[in-house]
Amino acid sequence: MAASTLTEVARLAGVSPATASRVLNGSARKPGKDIADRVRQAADSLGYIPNAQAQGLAKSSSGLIGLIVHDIADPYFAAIARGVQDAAREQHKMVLLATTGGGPAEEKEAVAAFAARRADSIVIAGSRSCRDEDRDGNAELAAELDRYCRNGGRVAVVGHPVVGATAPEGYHVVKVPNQELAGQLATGLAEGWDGDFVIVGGPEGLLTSDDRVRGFQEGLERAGRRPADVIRTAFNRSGGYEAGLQLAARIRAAGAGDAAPPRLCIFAVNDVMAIGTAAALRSEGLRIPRDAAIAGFDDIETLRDFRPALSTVRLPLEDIGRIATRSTGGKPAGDDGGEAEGAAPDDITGEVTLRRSTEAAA
Amino acid sequence: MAASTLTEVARLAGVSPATASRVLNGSARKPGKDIADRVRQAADSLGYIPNAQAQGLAKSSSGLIGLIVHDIADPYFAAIARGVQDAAREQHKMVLLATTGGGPAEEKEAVAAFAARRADSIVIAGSRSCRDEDRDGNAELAAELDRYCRNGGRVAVVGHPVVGATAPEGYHVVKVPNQELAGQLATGLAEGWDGDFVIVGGPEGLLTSDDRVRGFQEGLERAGRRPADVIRTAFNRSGGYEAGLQLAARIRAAGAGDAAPPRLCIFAVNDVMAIGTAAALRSEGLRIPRDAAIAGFDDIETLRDFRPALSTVRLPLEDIGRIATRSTGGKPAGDDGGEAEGAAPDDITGEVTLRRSTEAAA
DNA sequence: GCTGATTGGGAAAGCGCGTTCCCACTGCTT
DNA sequence: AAGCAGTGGGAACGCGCTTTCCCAATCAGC
Repeated sequence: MAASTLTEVARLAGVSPATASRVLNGSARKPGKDIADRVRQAADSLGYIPNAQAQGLAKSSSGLIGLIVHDIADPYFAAIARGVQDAAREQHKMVLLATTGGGPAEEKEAVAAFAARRADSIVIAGSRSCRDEDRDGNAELAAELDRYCRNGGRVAVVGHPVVGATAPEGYHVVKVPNQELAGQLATGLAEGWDGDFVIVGGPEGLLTSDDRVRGFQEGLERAGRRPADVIRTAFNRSGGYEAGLQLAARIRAAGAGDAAPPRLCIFAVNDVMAIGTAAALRSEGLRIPRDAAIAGFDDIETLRDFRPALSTVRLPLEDIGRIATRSTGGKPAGDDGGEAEGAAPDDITGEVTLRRSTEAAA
Repeated sequence: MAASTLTEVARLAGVSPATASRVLNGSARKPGKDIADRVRQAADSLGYIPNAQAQGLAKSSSGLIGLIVHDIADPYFAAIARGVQDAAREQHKMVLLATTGGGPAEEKEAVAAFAARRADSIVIAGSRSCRDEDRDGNAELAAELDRYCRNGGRVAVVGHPVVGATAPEGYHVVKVPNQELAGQLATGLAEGWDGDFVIVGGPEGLLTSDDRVRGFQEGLERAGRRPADVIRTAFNRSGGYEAGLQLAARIRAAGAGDAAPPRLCIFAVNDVMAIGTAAALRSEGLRIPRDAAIAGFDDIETLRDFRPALSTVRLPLEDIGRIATRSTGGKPAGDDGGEAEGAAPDDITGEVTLRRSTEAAA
C-alpha cells in the first residue's frame, strides 16, 4: 500500500507541505483561497489519500474503536455490533473487530492488539466469567485494561465489570439489569402458570447467565413459588438442545406414571438456547406450549418469527452497543477535573414480552 | 493513547533503539542472547507495546483487513464476517469493519477509509447492484477500488465483480453459483409439486437476487413448468413480509371461487425474506405447507430451527468469507510474474436442502 | 603475527504527517 | 515616517519505528 503523499501534492501545487497540510485538513489556520484551491486540485488530480497511520502517529490518536465479542455470528453480538458501528460513525471513527470465543486470555490478546494499534477506545461486549479456570486470564485481562486506561484509553464493558478490574480512569460499565428483568419475567410467568419451573442456564460463573438465573429464582420466590431446578449447559444453541433432550426425558418419565403429567415451564437464559431447547423437545415429539412452556431472554430479532412465538425479555441490544460506544467518546481521559463526565446514567432497560410459547392454554 | 516507546526500552536496557527493535520483533539479525534478555526484560518491566501505527508507517503495511458489509446484524453477513475474522487471524491481521447499508456510494467511502488506513486488503461482501440510480456510485466505487489496487492493495469481492470494475491486478472475485443452485432448487421442488410457483425477489438490479431469480426460472423451464410470477420487494425480512401479505390476498382470492384452490410454491430469494413471507402468510391465517409451500436460500444457521423447517440452499457462508480473505493474503500484489497466483479455483458450492416447508403432503 | 572475513552493535536516515516557530509582508496608528 | 499588530507562508522538528550503512571487535587462515 503505497500512494501519493502530502509532499507530492505540495510540490505539484508549488507550496510547502505545511501549507498543503493546512488546507487538506481542518487546521486552525486557513490558507488563502487561491492557494487552497490550487492545493485541493493538485490533491485530487493525484488521487491523494491522507495516510491515517502517519496522521495518527503525528496526532497520537488513531480514530479507531476496538470491539471485542465472543462470536460475531451470534445474533446477540451482531446486534450490539450494529449499534457500535452506528455510534462509531457518529464519532467519525472506524471499528476494529476482535472475536475471542469467550476466554479472558484471548480477550487480553485482543486488548493488547488494540492497544498496539492505539485504538482510542475499546468496547467489550461478551459476558464476563468468574470461573476458577478463568482466574488467571481475568487477572491478566484486568491488568492489560488497566494499563490501556492509564495510557489514556477509554473502555466500556457491557454487563459486568471485568472481574478484578480496579475501575481506573476512563473505564466505564454499561449495566444491564439482567437480574431484575429475569425476576420480572419469573413473576410474569408465574401469574399464568401453576406448574413447576426449570432453568436452563449457562456454565456456572458466566456472570450474565448467573444474574439471570438468580433473578429468575428471586422472582419465583416473590411469587411464592418453589425454586426452579437449574440445568447447567453451554451458553449456546447446542447447549440448549442438550438440555432439551434431558428435559424431554424427564417429562416423559413423569408422564409415564399416568398421573396428570406435571407441565413444565422452562426458562432458558437466552433466546438462542431457548430455541435449541425447543428444537430438542420437538424432536422428541413434545409440543410447545402444550407439553412444556418455554421462555428465553434477549428478544433476538431474527428469532421473532419463530413459532410458537417465544416469550422473552426484550433487550435494546443495538442501543446497548451504541451507548457503550458513546460512553467512550467523550474527551480523552484525564482531560480535566470533570470526574462525573461520561457518567450519564445509561439507563438500559428491557421489557418482559410474554408470547405464545408460555401460554397456559394448551 | 500514549505508552512507553521503544527508545525508552532501549535506554533502560542500555542499548540502542536499533538493537531493541531487532530483539523485540522478528528481524533477520538476532542480537546476542544476554543483550536480548536484557531488552526483553526492560520491555515488559515497562509494559512496552509496540506502536503498530509507527510500525506500519515504517514497513508500509498495516496488518489490517477491511471488511465491507451491508449490515453486520444480518445473519448472512455475520456468518461471512466470522469466516473473514477466522482467516484474518491465520494471517495475523485484524479486521476493520464497515457497514454501508448497501449503497455503492457508501461503499466507496468505506474503501477510501480503508485505503487511508492503508489496509492490506479489502473484502466486499454485499451484493452488487446494477440499478440505474447506482450507476454513478458504482463508477466511483470502481475507480476507488482501481486506485486502491494500483497502490498495491488486494481486494476480494463476494459474488459478482463490482459493476464497471476493470479487474486490475490484485482484484479477485469469489464466485457463488447462485444461478445454478437456484436452478437445482427449482427442479428439485418441481418434482414434488404440481402447483404454480411464485418468486419473491429483491429489487431488480440486485445481482445476487437477479441470479437466483433467473436460475430458478431456468430450472422451472428445464422441468417443463411455466415461469413463475416475480414479486419485487425489499431484500430483507420486511420485504418478504409485504410480499407475503400480497400473496395471502392472492391465495384467498383464488380460494374464494371454491374451485380447488391452486396451491402456491413460493421461492423467496433468501432465508430472511422467506421467514418474513412465512410470517405474513401465517398472520393471515394460512398454514405452511398446507396452504402454500415456501423455500428460501442461504440456509442461515439461526433459522434452521424454524418450523416448518425451511427448504433452502445451503451456502457455506463462513467458508466464503474465509476463502475471500485468503485470496487476498498472498504475496503483495505486483510481486512477480506468477499471474496465476491466488487463482485457486475457490470452488464455492452449495447444496439444495428440501425440508418440511415444501412438502407436498399437506 | 598479520590480513581478510565475519560478527554484533550503534548512528542516522527515512516512513508521511502535524505543528511550532520564525520570517516577510501588509495595513494601520501616533 | 516610524512603529506596531496582524496575516500568510515556509523551515524544521518530532511522532515511534525499521533498516541501511558504518565501525569496532572477534575469529579464521596463511
